[in-house]
Amino acid sequence: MEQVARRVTIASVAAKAGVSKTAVSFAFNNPGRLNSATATRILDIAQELGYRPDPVARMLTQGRTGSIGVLTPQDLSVVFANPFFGSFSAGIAGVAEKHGFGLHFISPLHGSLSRAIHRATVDGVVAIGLTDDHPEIDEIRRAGLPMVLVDSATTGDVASVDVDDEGGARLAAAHLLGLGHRDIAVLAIEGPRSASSAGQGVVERRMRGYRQCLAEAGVELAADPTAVGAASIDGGIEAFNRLWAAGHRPSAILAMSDALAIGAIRAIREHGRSVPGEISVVGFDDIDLAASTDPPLTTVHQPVRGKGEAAVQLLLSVMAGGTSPAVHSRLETRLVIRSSTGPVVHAVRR
Amino acid sequence: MEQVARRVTIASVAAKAGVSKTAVSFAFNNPGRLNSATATRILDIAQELGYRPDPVARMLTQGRTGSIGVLTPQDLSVVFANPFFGSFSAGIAGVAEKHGFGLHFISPLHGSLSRAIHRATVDGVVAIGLTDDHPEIDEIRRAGLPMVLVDSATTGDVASVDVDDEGGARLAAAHLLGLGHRDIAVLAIEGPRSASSAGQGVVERRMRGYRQCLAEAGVELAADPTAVGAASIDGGIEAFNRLWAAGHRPSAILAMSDALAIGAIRAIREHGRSVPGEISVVGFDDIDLAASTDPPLTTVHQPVRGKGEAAVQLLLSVMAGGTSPAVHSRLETRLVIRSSTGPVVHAVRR
DNA sequence: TAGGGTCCGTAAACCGGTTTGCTAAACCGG
DNA sequence: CCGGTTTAGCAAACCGGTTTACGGACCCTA
Repeated sequence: MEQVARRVTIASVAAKAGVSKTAVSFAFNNPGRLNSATATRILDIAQELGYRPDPVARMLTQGRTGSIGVLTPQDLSVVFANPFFGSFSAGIAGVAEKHGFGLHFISPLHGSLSRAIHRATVDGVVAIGLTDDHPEIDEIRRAGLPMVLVDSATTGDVASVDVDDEGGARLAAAHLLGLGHRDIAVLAIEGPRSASSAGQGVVERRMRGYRQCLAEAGVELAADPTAVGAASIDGGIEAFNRLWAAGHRPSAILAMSDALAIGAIRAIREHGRSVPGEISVVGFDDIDLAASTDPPLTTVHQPVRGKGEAAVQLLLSVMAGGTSPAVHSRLETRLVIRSSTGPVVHAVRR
Repeated sequence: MEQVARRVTIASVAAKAGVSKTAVSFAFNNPGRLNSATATRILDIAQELGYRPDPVARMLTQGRTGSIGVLTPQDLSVVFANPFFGSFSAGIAGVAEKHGFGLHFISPLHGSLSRAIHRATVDGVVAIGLTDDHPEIDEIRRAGLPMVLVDSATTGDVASVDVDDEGGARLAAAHLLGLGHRDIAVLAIEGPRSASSAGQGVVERRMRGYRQCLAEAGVELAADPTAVGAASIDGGIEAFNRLWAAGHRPSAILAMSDALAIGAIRAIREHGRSVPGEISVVGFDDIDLAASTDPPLTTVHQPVRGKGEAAVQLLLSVMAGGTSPAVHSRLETRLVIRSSTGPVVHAVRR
């Protein structure tokens, strides 16, 4: 009983209609090529049988998949926990959808990004947070897949979309300096160690911005940045707690993401301190919710959604061969001052 | 010049190595089948040529794609704008990745979900927010694709994961009643009209919960729910403004999502009213950030991430044939009281 | 030395479509 | 009535792999 229902294939439709596979194929893709009566008859029969051309087979012959890949350096389960990524994805999806492309998210399968890449069936790739020198990037290049790098700070032969991270970071640091803060700690995003990347990564660039600005004012950072598990609220809590446990009592925090900043604020309050009364916090990203947090977040704005849109836009033109691969787009950042920062108060230091 | 570099195929490797395609295939998938010397020689040559088996061709023969689809009723660009979806995706991704599956997001391509479905190459589908009676769902079923429905409230022959929406909604309404509120408005999520769905959708279920609870206390809703563009902050702002413009001055708001609630709070303040002083707001979802908003959000907690995890878990077992398709899982909701709600104040009503 | 196992490798069928000639019939103007 | 052009449909090659079935070589045993 319950015969294993063999998938209805083009051959079965052809058989039932008494025509060749060719005819069926034409009926779907090139109806004008057929007598219109025959065409509709075939389509009717196909309909009746519930036939749909197998997309995989179609991909094989057509040489295109109709979807673009989004490459992330970390597991999707951690990446998606960052609200930043939602907006970025929305941007990507917006223009991808408009052009009829689906979205395929690729993350390090069993720890191996390169393995994942080769399993993915995409026409092009948007890679976020991977620097130029990652072996995976090279692998994609060798595979001849069109690609654009986001947040990679590359100047090489591959298209890229970036943001003025360093400038944004400087603005944040300068803002704190202006409020009188001298005792400042950084909460950095932990990513896959971009070991040899010679300071190319987002983290390095923002760090450089912070550091240089502070150095110009003769201020040293209070502590080494505390790398956290990921750009998430929990990550921020843990990072700040680690700082605290190590005895650091900064008057201000430079966080490399809003999620981190929000986590830090939570942790700060758990330690009985107030924001911005006793400790000021500056975020990075300006996520949608940044204006609605308690307190509203002072943060470096970057066009998150626009970054996604620009990336796909660029990718499409690379795919179409219209753009030389070496286009480097760079978007602006700016400081948005809300209420999580305030003047330093010289209270009794314990 | 610049010869179009023909993709290196299995045949070219075979030719260069002086063996058959079969041998090359074995070298990759079944090395034990070959003399180890031959195998390594083949692999070396493949490496040298930069050969990688084409994933599409592989899919075709193996009959599996290695990825699961996420079906959304609306464009991804709007869906991703809802922080809820990020957490949900994180849950999905977590277990999908652990089992070696990629994630393919499918949304109504050019307005047609069914067209999108047939272009997608997936081994199974998680559909969120689509009720059982959607024609698309039927189409997937006929295609024989394993599937699980999330937030569909189905009791049919397809696996599903739900949440106690009605119960959660009742808790929210009861909470407001307990604070003395009688003048209550609802902010509903606008989705694709589930016209004939006989009150199956999330919106209908939550609405029913609100309404019944209030009715039992003899309270009528102050206004028809104001459908908004989407579950986003902007949607919440617009929805509340519409309410306000229509002359409604409720003392409390039941919002069907946290994003909506946060938007409403923003709008309320723009109208010079305070939360919860003059107007209380209850959300739904309990997103990660709900505890960090200003004011911290009173909301109905649902296990967002857990929902995603459960869905994929279920899907995998359906795909493996281990579970009868008609498993209906239902997760709990609970009220989390924070600070966006307070007792009703009988101030001078204008 | 015949018979029976491994070991190693291959040819060919297959997955489910698309696309390229090619042919036969119908059509057309003069 | 004839050569030339459309029109309608088909067989077969192709996309790039996997897998089955087969066979030759080699080894061991009785």
